[in-house]
Amino acid sequence: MRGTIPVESLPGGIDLRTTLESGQSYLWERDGETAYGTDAGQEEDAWYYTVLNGDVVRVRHRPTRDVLAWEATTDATDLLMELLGLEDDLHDIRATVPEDTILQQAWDHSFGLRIVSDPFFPSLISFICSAQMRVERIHRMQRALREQYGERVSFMGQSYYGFPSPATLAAATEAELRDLGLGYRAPYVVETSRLIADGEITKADVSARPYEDARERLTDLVGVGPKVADCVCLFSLSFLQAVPLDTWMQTAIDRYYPDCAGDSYAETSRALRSALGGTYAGYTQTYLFEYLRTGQDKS
DNA sequence: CTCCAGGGAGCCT
DNA sequence: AGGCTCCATGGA
Repeated sequence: MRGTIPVESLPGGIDLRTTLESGQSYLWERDGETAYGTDAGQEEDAWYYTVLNGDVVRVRHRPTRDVLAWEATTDATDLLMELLGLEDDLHDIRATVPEDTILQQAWDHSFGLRIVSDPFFPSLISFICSAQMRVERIHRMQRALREQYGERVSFMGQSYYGFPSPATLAAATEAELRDLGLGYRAPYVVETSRLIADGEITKADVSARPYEDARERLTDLVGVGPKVADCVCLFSLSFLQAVPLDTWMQTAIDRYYPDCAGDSYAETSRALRSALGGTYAGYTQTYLFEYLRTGQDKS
């Protein structure tokens, strides 16, 4: 099946490329042999694909017609609305952003970036793998996991691989995952997969809680500290107030928000959340992350 | 060569 | 609770 979604129907439009390549989702891949971080294949209308519940979904932005065009093994309209946060009103959200110069510059630079809603388990594993890793290498690791352990799906003459199930990764060995380049994260992935596969911690239990309680619960998983938990809260569970404190947010605190530096993760996170506008602070965090990471700020 | 990357676990007070 | 130290790997 195929279809289109008019960009003008999306409040604030969408920058598909930045949304999918800004390090919030590692489940989408730009089509072809090109890798993230390379120049090849970065045409404005490049295809991105993912596999969800055995279905292949491909989507691209056609600037000439200004639509999101998709092809999939199922009707993907509702799926894309959910996965790409297409119902978020970027104008309304931006209206909550404080007047700080750096925040306004960050929003100006990438306006159209949307916060994704990745499926829970894949999001969890990809952010466990993200520890002390660069964005491009995290993409590579997730692709390796899919191609090694994922289920293959054929679509329009090409092969695609879905993200492996909790049971599948729980059955993998630490040595196998180290061979894929996961390093010291390998045992974390195996153990957390087992906890999820056994139902000891469920998405329903986590997402039913208030934000900070949900973050706390996620840290009961192995390899999941407060920062990774915040990423899952923001990029999978739609807690749009979550502000993951990574090295770039530490840089932002040092440069622009020294008063936000607190004695604990929870305290600092709370202060920065407030400085970034509260309810949608996670949105602004992601714009700021992208702005700083790509070296656009002139300080 | 050294330094660093969307940190967290284990162990110590 | 709060502060160390160590943990793989590859690119600059």
